Amino acid sequence: MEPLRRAPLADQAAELLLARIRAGEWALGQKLPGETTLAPQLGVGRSTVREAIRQLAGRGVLASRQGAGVFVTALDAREDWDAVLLRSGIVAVLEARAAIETEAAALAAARRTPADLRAIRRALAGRGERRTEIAAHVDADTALHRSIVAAAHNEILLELFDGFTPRVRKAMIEMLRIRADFGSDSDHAAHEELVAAVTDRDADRAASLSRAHLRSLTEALT
Amino acid sequence: MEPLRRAPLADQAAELLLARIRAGEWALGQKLPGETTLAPQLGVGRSTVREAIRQLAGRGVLASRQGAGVFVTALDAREDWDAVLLRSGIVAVLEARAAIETEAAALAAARRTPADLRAIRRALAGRGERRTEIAAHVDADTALHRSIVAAAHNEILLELFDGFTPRVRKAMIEMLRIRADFGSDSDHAAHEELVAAVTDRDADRAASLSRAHLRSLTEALT
DNA sequence: TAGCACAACTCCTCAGACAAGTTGAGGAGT
DNA sequence: ACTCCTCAACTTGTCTGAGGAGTTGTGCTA
Repeated sequence: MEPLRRAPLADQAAELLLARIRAGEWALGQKLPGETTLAPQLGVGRSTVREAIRQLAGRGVLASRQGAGVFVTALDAREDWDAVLLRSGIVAVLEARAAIETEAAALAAARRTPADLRAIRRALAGRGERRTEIAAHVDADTALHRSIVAAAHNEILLELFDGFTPRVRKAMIEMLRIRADFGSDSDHAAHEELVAAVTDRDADRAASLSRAHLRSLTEALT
Repeated sequence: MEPLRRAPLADQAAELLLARIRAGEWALGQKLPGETTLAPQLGVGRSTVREAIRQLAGRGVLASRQGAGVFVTALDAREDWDAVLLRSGIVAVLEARAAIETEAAALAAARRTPADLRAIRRALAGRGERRTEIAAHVDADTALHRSIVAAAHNEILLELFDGFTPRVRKAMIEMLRIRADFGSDSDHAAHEELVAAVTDRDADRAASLSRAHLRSLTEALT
């Protein structure tokens, strides 16, 4: 009759501390009460408090310095990321993707190597092929955009882009089922322009073209 | 003659365990040796081993079940994010942050509410105070930037910003120890301009000011 | 063979002791 | 009056020893 086995005290203490941090009891960079103060306050032993602190330290919320104290290093332990993407609307995702892609396009224009250009052109050619399946078309488009982000040579931006695409893919496919002005010539011309800007090392034009493209996409999905 | 203060034993033990996990010594889902075995093997006490395990548990690598043992739950420590940030150079992080902040500044200019403006002005005032401690100054600056990102009303961008700041914080503080042109009047004026642009709903100016600020910061750290 | 008691493991928690680092107050010297 | 130094109080770090609680597999019993 005990389907819930209660969590260890250390885990409970960690959750409790995190809640109090989130509530703003201690601001970012501020010091927590000492372990010897916290322990009786939470009703556990000192070692347990230490394990709770270690746990939060592993999540990047706390950092302890010997002799000085324990300090808050982040207001929030990044919750699962995927959960954030799912909870947020598609517009928010596209705005974030626009932020990534415009910066990446500018960097790509400055840093692209010949090998990058080859990969981009290959992706552009693949995108140009007329496809019957919508999903395949979306994936080809995504591959082109990804190759440009990769040419920026910034691992973080690429990682972010990859995190967004799965979420965007569904919405894109659904949209194209309704309004199919996707494979249009004007749309493809816009992409060729973007590739040309990267090739010519024109960072500003690459950024603004990228921004314009994402913006029109956002409006189409609204 | 020890400019590098060595990390606590628990941290070292955690790193060591993570290395052995990455090396494949214990497969995913497999059980680690008991604490009493691990402790003498690593040359530390049991409580230290426990703290190391807690730390890795907080990062999602290990999970312990009372009576059963400690098990590997992920081959890679949330490689998703923290590891990427740590592995990447500070320049890459700042470039990503620039991407986030410029877009956020533009959105903030369009969407800021009176309540947002109050929060931003409060943060600006806090940043203006002359502070003796470098860390406090960096945190006050971060708080201002965060308030602007928050005014964009895009949860993803805010989440990303919060993910970057802990990593940037260290580098900023170290830099300011060397060149202290941080609290300068010109620097503060630039921030006032940015706030003014958001207040005036001038998205383009907010974006370019934000981009310029992050770029100068990147160059200072190079 | 099926079921059960139990012993040997495991992690969990506490308490106490001492080491090592940090900080700020207060005194000595200028 | 100011600077520098000493030091005491406080902080986290580490180890040890002692039980408590849960899990697992062995081997006995029916």
